[in-house]
Amino acid sequence: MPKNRTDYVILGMLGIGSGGSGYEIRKAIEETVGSFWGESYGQIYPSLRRLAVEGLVEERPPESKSNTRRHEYALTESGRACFREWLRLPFQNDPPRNEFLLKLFFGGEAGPQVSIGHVREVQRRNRQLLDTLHGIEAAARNASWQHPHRRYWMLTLNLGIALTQAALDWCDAALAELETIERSSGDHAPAPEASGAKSDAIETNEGARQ
Amino acid sequence: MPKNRTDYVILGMLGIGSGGSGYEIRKAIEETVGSFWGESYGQIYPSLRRLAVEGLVEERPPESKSNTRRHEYALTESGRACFREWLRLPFQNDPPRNEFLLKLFFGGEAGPQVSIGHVREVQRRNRQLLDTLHGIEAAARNASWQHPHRRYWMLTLNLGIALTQAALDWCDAALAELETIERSSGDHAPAPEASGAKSDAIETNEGARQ
DNA sequence: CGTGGCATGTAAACGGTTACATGATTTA
DNA sequence: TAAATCATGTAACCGTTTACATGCCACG
Repeated sequence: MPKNRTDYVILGMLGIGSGGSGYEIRKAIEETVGSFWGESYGQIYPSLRRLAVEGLVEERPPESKSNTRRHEYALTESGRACFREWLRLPFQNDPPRNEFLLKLFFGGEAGPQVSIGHVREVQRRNRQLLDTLHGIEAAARNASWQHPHRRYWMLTLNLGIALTQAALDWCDAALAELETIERSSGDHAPAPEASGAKSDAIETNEGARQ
Repeated sequence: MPKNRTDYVILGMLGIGSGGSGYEIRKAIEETVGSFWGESYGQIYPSLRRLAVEGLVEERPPESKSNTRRHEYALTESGRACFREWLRLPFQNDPPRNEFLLKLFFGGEAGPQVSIGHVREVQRRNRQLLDTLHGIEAAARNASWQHPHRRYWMLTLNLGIALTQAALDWCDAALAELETIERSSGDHAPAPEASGAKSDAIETNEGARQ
């Protein structure tokens, strides 16, 4: 009975017939639950090993004659039982961490332009996410998926769409408000940092996740 | 120039005139940005020390004659400059982790009752959160807050309200759908685990955060 | 045949929480 | 004065990411 959440995502993915190797499992996670759960190889590979030792998954090492190094894993019966048990347990609310909101909250310290830049970036990402989600939705309708869990998947998808849409609506209002602030507050915004601050636009957002 | 995000929340809180001690800062974080950012003492106290060493905050140790152990901190000018610089930097998208959605996604493995329990719990928490947020909103309207950053705070508040509301709407639809599944799929739900499974209701959610 | 991307893995570093420990202050 | 809670801190632990290392495979 692992307490590690990574273990359970892996069991779950194997349970719905996704991937047999660490690489495939990771890809499946990214493609299906990627917008609300992430895992890195550094977690997955050691996890698979542990699960195999505990007998929750069965490991099939690469066939000696084979040319690949690929390890395949499959869910065992006890693995499935263990996963079901976990599903029934109360879910844990992970500590919230939203740096965008944090920066917006303190935005008064930097002036409207800075926050406008951040909100635009959020808008951009949410639009992109919404596209992706709508794409999945369309694919789901077009026959394809006839998996027994389909209706549950649609539920998570619907929440994703609803939240993203709500965020986008908010972006419009927020931009309007920030522009009002900018016009009214005019130029006497809080001083930019030391030197070389030529009131240029905010840096483009690199290094972003999700 | 710290890279640690904790450092910046602290600088930010000191910047808007909140608390001077570690304890107060933590309380301020919880009360203002608690729904999207959290910090523990184990982070805050060491952070304050570091910031003092770097000269970003000024430390006033407890007056010798005083009866308290309380250390007070105040933002320095270089601290403020540093904070402003950070604000302009692109924000980081923290890795998504929503165990509720994860369990819902895999809910087909456990049958509708389990998911219904989880959704109800989410509903409960969101209702509570919405109450809190509305309370803050009302307090903000009633004169009180005349802080220069007020409009930025309202923006974050509005997003919180919008998202919570959207989640609540979704809960209703999700519960309806899950009950449909239950009725149609009837009793031949996936087998409950091993023994002692008396088809009793889901465990109440303890150990939950937020 | 070489280059780039696929696939697999490991070790170290880090951020963060938890659990613990303790003194001071209030309240019953 | 006993109990509760405020206030401060430390140390260990753990999950996670990052960076690195490596072999296989397809394609030009």
